[in-house]
Amino acid sequence: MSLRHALLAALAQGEASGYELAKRFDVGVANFWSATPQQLYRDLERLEQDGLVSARVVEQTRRPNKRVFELTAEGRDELRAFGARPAKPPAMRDEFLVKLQAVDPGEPGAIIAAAAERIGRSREKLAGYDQMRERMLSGRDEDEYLRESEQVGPYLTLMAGRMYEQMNIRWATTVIETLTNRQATASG
Amino acid sequence: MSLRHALLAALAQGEASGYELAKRFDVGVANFWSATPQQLYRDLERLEQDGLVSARVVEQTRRPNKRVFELTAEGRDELRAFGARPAKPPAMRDEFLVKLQAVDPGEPGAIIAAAAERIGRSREKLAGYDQMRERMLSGRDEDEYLRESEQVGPYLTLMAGRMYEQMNIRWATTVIETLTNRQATASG
DNA sequence: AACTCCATGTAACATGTTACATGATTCG
DNA sequence: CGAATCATGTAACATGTTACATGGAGTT
Repeated sequence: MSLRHALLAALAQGEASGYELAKRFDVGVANFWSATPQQLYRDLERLEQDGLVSARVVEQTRRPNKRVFELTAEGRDELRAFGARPAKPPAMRDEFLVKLQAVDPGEPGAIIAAAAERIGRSREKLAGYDQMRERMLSGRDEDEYLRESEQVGPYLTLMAGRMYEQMNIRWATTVIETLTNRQATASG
Repeated sequence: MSLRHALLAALAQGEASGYELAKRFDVGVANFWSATPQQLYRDLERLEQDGLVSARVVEQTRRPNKRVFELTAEGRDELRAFGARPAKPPAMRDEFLVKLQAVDPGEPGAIIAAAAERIGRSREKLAGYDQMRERMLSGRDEDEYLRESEQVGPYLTLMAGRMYEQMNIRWATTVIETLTNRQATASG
């Protein structure tokens, strides 16, 4: 698939260093794509070789120097062309669902704990997204923002992330309820 | 990550051939993991070499023979062990979100069309899931089913898939509304 | 003194994708 | 008669993950 284009899209919001991008992709501000830092460094290298981004070293006194990447005109063109091509269907890889699918009816303990952890993670992500949202809106209400702002893309993808985490919390809650009820009843 | 375990979990529901599994993974009955047929054939091969599944050839007269795979005792053990280990956070790869993130404010046409297509795909998947659900419930209501049936895992993962597609439809609808409104207003 | 954050990378390995190949049968 | 379905695979290539390495600055 195409981390390359996800990187170009991220850089369309403004220049950034590999490290900064890594945080976004890892922590999940870019909630629609995941990647490890190593992948980013490698692909940024390639994007630069292909002339889609340009790098420049920013010297820092109290911290290690960093390489800041920026879209080139070619990069912008490629991003535009990518936007016009049909999108592949989304791909999911969710280990927890695999575990749940095959959960042993006798021992749901581990799964219940995992579901609780998942709710915790989702709440954290949601809190992060909500903060971001406040920062984007900065006082205005949603309708106003959606009419006025230049770029609505980042807001709409953020909403996708929020809805996803909200759904997760609701869903995982019913999973816990279901499994604990069955444990209590124990009418096997 | 681990397609291997997704395969073991799928086979925990009963034996199947590579082709049958491929359909499930491709079409998305296994909505929590995606894989191409080639990957399945390769990984089934390895699982067999590792003794986690066993294969036997079923001769067919009017169709090509098929190899039907079944979990071994070792496979079941591995699946149980896997269930007890902590799960990795879910990974998403969504090209449409990448495109939307960087959508050109001037030309949202392609994105609006893509959003409409996505709604269509989600509706189809949802219809498939709903059918599956009817088949699972077979007359009973949900509460009854969740108390009585041996295996609740497949039902709960199916619910995750349904909720995900429902969310997609709602979200993509607001995306279309937002982008068309801005296009109409054209107050840039 | 130990730990986390900043910042970047190499190398080895594991997974996932695409293109190609085969061949009978059933459906329209 | 052409397309779709059943059924399995090989080979080449692209992506993604894990382990390891470095080193100063700030924090507990």
